[in-house]
Amino acid sequence: MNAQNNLTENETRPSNFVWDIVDEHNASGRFGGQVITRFPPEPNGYLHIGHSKAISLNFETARRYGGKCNLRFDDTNPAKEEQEYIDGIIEDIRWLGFDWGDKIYYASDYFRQLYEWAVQLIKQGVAYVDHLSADEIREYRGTLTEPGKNSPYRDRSVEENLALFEKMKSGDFKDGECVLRAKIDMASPNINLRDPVLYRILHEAHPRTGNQWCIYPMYDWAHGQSDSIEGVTHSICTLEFEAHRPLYDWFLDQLGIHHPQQIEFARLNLTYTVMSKRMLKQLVDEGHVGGWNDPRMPTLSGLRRRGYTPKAIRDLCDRTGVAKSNGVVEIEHLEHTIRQDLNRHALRRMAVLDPIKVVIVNYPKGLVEEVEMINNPEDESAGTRKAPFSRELYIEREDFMEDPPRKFFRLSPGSEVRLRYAYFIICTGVIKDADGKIVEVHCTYDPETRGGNAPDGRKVKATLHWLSAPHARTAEVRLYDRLFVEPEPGKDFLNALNPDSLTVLGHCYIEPALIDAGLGEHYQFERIGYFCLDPDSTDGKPIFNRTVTLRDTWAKIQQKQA
RNA sequence: UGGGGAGUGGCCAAGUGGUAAGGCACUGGCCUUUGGAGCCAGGUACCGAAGGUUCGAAUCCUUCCUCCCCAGCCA
Repeated sequence: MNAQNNLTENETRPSNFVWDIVDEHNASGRFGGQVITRFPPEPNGYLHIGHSKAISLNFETARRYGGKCNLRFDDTNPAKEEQEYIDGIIEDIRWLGFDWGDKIYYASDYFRQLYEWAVQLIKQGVAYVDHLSADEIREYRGTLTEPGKNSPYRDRSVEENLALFEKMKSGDFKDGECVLRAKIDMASPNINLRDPVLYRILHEAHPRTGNQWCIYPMYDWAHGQSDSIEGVTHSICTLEFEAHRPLYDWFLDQLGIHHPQQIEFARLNLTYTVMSKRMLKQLVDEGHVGGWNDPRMPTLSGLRRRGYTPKAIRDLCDRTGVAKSNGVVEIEHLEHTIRQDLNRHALRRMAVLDPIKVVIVNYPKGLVEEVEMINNPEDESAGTRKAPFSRELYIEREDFMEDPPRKFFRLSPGSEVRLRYAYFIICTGVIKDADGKIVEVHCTYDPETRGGNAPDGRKVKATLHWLSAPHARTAEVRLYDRLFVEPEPGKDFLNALNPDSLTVLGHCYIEPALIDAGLGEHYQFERIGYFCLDPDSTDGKPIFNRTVTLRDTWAKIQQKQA
């Protein structure tokens, strides 16, 4: 079960265009064969599975070329960032299985340097303090088709700008009173070059620098230089920053410092979920889910609680390729990688979610036998266990039909099935309550079939899971379904929420061996799906989350028949 | 619309002038003490479109179409 943190376990990682670029650099000697990358999250929310694509790409690129990957928090906006998120992000990346060495980097560590570089730009005559309001700046910026116009404050003297910027820093201005802007080109067809804002005034305490600063660098001003300071060679980011690259290059050129190569790739999107921190935060804040780690959330903490493994998530990242075209990966792909991992590693257990009682009428009253069960048919070393068998059992209600349709192989009057690892049984009748609801299924068993095989070689078409009624323990089981009913929820995502994304089964039965289940362990409930213990569990009341169902051929047959 | 990107089977994605990998999904079959897993097989992909160059183009040229990103003192 610990193999999940072994990154080298049989992973096939196809090459990609990013590595082609690195190969070219290595061939030309552009960075002297060095490869340094970084994963730069903003601590304004929890990481989701989309981030794992960027995490994986950055760390794997560094590993592939014998370089290193820094974890750096882009903490330039104290209005939105919190220590809670920093801690969560660290935990999530560790859990995913990546290692960034002993140092954690923060953009806030570069505030002083960034400030000095801003002064340098002012002295070079390419930055100025602007007293236009936010609204005015927007108006002056022009539109996509019309050029902007210069701010009336654009041509202040170097001395005046220096003095004003100093006053900004020392707190002489209120929030929003003025900003520091780069003096580039208000008519540029690339809007990012129309005198972008470098610093804004924010009288706000920062999680790490406290009240040391009241001016904070904008992302665009901080990001490229942070990479430069760390000697990053390949600055891998998502597509939307492509148009910002000329701006970063402009800054680096003006400052005359190390130029990383920015490479943009398409972020990972999945069907039936949303991958935007803003939307996820809204789901949390408005109570549509139980929190950032709600098992229905695509957050790493949510997936972890749901029972997803780091291996499955890494596999998805490796197998969906790195490209520049924006696409949406079907959620089925993720379900495949988690099933593949869990099939190999999860211990098999018996659980009956929706029980119906079965009485073996010819089985001796009071007799209890022990049958041996295999813990994992995919892994002999997982061994076997013993389970009690008695006259009264529970089976899954849906495994019995009084009037079965075609191709229903399970239990029905007169039909013979196998109780896994136990006996063949034949249904001889049912007991119903006043409402006509079946409360008991009566069967006879064949003592010759102990263990599940008939000496005469006769076959059965179905094998059912079961529990000895007097020995069964109770548990709550939470079934999760996709959070949205639309493959691509879009802007109107709240209206696409799936009302049945969570089903709580309060009274299920589990086999005695499951009482010892621990957090972080993965189980297959035979014939049902994969489950794990939820942290909400208490001593007297275990709670299991369904990670994913088993592939269900019968469900498909039913759909076709309907 | 100005600028920046992208278009290869249902979904991802290889391919970079020589006649379309692979994965997921799907469909058959085999096997099976999980209708799980596994194994085998399958889909005429006219490579966004139209022209052109070439003995030969998904790959080169031209034009066009569609989709995504940018007008935060967010990142």
